[in-house]
Amino acid sequence: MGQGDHGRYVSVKIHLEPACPLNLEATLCCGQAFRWEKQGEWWFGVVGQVPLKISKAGDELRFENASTCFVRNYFSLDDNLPEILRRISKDSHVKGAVREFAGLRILRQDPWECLVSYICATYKSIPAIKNMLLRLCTKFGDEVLFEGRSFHGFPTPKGLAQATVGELGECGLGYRAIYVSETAKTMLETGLDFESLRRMPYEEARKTLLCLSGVGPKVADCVLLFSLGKFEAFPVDVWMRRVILRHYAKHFPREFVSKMTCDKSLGNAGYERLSLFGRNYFGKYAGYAQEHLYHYERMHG
DNA sequence: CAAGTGCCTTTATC
DNA sequence: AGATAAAGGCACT
Repeated sequence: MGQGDHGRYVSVKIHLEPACPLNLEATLCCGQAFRWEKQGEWWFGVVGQVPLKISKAGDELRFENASTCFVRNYFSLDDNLPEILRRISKDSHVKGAVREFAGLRILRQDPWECLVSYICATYKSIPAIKNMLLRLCTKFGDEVLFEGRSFHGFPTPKGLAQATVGELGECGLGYRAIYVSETAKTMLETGLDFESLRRMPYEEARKTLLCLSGVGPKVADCVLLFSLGKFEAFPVDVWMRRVILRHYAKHFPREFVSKMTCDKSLGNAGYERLSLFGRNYFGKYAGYAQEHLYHYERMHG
């Protein structure tokens, strides 16, 4: 794939046009993917089963051990970002986030990896999630050597279905171990077809995902947005709830706002209401607005 | 350093 | 339907 004749890895470059920006830092730090680490100039990551490294200098994107096609797809370089940003720039607050993180893109992640990652991510902090997934991959993923270092591919449905709940728990999954185990078994038995989900409308694909163990509305929306191309999905977590209450409260009845402010957990109805607001207000690329607002809130809030 | 708080929530139960 | 509790442990103050 990217490996050269003499066992060295081919270095490839992509020139980024002004109309096709990519903010590598924001894209890999905004909390949508959990398997990237920066070392000096380079970002190292494993996408599915393939380890690769990537860096950006000026308008030049450079990477090793991946094809141009692969990188264009994973970083969604064919999405028309200027058009997307124009459509979500509904007010001064999003505009501020869009300005600050110019070039932040929604990755096109592998659906299986994304699904398991977000089942694990429930009620965890990002550093903890990264740690947990690293342990999960190290224990159950196939080892791949890259530049003399050991990386691990993401565990397959079969690999996780065969693991005992106890073994999964050893990776720090806690009560999520049972959800991952059950979802992996469901994957094996019914063979959930992610490609058909990709073709379905948002609502329909969402209903299918919600049948899986450990998948509620938040996890479903993350999988739809980050791996199935449903850009209208608007995941709402504690950070997004704060954003909405601080900057978009006027779009809701006062009674609802005060309830949201006091309540510890937003129930299913509360979730749907906030998420639906995002979809209606920001439109078909609401997910892009969500990720900008989320990252902005985490950086400044 | 200990103790406390919060975490990109879901499920089970009432 | 709608509210409430429990879950397991890590990261950070």
